[in-house]
Amino acid sequence: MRTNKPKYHQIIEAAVRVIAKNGFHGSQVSKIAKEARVADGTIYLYFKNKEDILITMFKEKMGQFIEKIVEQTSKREYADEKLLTLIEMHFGQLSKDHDLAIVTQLELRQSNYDLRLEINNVLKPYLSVIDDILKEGIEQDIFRDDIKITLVRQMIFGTLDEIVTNWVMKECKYDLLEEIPLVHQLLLGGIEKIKK
Amino acid sequence: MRTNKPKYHQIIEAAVRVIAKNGFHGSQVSKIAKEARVADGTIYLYFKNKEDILITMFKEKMGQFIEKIVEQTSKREYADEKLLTLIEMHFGQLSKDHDLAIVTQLELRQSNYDLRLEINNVLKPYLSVIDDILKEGIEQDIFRDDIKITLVRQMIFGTLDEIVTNWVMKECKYDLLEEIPLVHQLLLGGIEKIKK
Amino acid sequence: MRTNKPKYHQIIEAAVRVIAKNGFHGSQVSKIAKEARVADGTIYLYFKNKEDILITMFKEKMGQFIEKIVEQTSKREYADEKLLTLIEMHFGQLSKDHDLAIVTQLELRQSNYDLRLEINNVLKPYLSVIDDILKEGIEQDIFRDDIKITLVRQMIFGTLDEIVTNWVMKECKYDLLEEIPLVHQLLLGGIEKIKK
Amino acid sequence: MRTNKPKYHQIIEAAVRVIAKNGFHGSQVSKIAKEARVADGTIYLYFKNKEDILITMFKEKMGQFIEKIVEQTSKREYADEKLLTLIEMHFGQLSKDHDLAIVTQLELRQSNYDLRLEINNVLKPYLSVIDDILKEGIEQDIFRDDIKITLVRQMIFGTLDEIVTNWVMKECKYDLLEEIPLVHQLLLGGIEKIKK
DNA sequence: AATGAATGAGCATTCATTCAT
DNA sequence: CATGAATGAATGCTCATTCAT
Repeated sequence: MRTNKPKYHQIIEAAVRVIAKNGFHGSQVSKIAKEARVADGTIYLYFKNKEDILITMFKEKMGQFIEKIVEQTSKREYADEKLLTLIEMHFGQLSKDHDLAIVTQLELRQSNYDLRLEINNVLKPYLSVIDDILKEGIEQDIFRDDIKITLVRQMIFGTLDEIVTNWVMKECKYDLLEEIPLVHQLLLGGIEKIKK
Repeated sequence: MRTNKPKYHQIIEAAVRVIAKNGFHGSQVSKIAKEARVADGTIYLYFKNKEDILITMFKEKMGQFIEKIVEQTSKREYADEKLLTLIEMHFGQLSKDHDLAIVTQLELRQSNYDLRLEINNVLKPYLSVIDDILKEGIEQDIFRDDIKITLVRQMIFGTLDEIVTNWVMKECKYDLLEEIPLVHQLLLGGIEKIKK
Repeated sequence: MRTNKPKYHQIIEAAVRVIAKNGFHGSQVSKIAKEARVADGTIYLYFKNKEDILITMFKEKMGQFIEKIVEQTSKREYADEKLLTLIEMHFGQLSKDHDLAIVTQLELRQSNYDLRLEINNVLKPYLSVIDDILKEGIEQDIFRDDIKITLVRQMIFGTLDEIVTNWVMKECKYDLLEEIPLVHQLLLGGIEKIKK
Repeated sequence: MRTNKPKYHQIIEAAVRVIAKNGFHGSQVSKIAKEARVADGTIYLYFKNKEDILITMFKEKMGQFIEKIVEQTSKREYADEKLLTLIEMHFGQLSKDHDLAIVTQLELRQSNYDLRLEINNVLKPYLSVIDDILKEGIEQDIFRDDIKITLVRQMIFGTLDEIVTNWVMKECKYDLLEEIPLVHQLLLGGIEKIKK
């Protein structure tokens, strides 16, 4: 199995570090190989080409990212709590791994159109998670039933993404986690049923 | 004055068309020169380098974009109306100019870190417009006074941006303008004073 | 003895098939190893390097090729008959083994200068056979005694080689053997004593 | 017109010298550029890619080579004289330009299959010249009318080519021109009408 | 003897920018 | 002002060969 091969993971971890440090366009294959302490050619035993490294890296990292979010949100009963957990996990995971945050929020977006399409595919499960929470919230009579799920999901993802990007561009100098309650409140505001 | 020189504008307009058609990485200086019907060298009489073309293009286009938003929002009295107008103008202008939408939402984001910092500078006035509307809303007792302006602005901009990007990636196949009322309602939801 | 080792021959036969199918530049060592059903490293237990495989293959194949020509020509008494037999054997053997014909006429010629020198060495015995037939023909008073043997040998070899190469490049679509009498007559024309 | 551009010819002449000196595989584009005293990139203003340099070089050189042969042979009345002139010109031109001889006889043959097909196309006019001489000879009652033209042409070209290649591989140490009368006699032998 | 994962040198090509005309 | 020919730095990928097992 691919995941048992140590060099495979060495290379992926090296790619994250190299891109976080040197930026997308400053990250030559040879630099990644050096950081991973393997020969340039070794890269090509595990990856088809440079793009494949990046996509695979994104898939692996986002896979784990999303998996943990699903895991934690599923422990919650109510949709509004699930949304809170989702925000906590989203911000929490990126807070803990600045390199990953830099790579996903800034560097990987400089990739070409094809790579970006792939990235969108990887993100789809995350968007589905949000959609599911919204549907559940409507069923649970927590969210209004006249919301347009696609739109609300774009609001939620766009908001979280913009907040994290701003935080990364400010070099992660403040505590992202402090924003959680306010963000939760803001996002709920537009979709919750009016409490009497 | 720079703007009186016809070639200057020829080049900028050519850049928008070339990038929208060929993508960021497929837009060589020589291609822009050809589209603008000038020689390659002529470009460098009007712009310092390739990055300068892109930044200038973005500044000019976003300048007009923001100017029109300021113009229209200032005609409104109340902050919630101003927010509606802002959304209308944001979506409306990009709806009318698909090339511009492609360039700002997809292609220009592939630029490097330095260019992205510049782009953020250009966007600052827009973000200020949003901030001002929010402050006004609080003063007018329309928005809650416990909102964190920075955060709300990130929500508003992140939401609008994400929605437009999704629309462009779906090849502008549906009508962006139809979303306006729902988006307005969603965004207001989190910030409005509770109506009794 | 080297030739008793089965893998040694497996590799050589695999090389002929792989080169005939994929061309000289499409024939990587790993491809030959795969076709021979051995590991890449195993190749190097039997051959010094890639060039050694090719030279050895050429030596083995040309050795058999020449051996059969010597065997058959020696059964003939007169030099003009020997020449006919030589042409028959030259065309006959390549007619029967298209892969070998492709490899010797087209692919192996793409090798570098050093390899080509080696190939010439391998060919020397064949050229000697031609020289011997010519000398014999002069002694037997069949060929004119003013011919320059080196030159005539170059004519004979050059002609046969060019004819076979043309046949291979036409994808062996016609019957090479039909040409034999005419070729024999042509070559004899320049060297035979005038019959009164 | 392309041929008025000096760099175009500089590059072609440089390519001949570089390949003659360093061999086909030792001739990097940068080496050719250096020899031609132009920048690497300039090569690509005049040639599509490396292969294009080689094909164009061969076309230009063989074009002149063949043109001169046609020019001189057409001055002769009888086919046997034409054949003599053809041999004189073939050997004469390569005798005068050792670099060209090395390139055409040794180095260019190391090229890949596609390039070799192109080379064959360039050679076609030369083969036609030989065919025409043969047809003329038959009409003039100088050559036998039962010869198979394709075959005789292959003999003539194969013989001349083999002789020149041998001469080049012996590092052009002897005088190729001395062979002309004997070669002429040899080739005529197989095709001439028997003189009573 | 046999394996096959790992190595790392080597090279064609693009394109932003310059500068002589 | 305008031109466009010329420049040259910069990099992803292949594949013959090795060597620890």
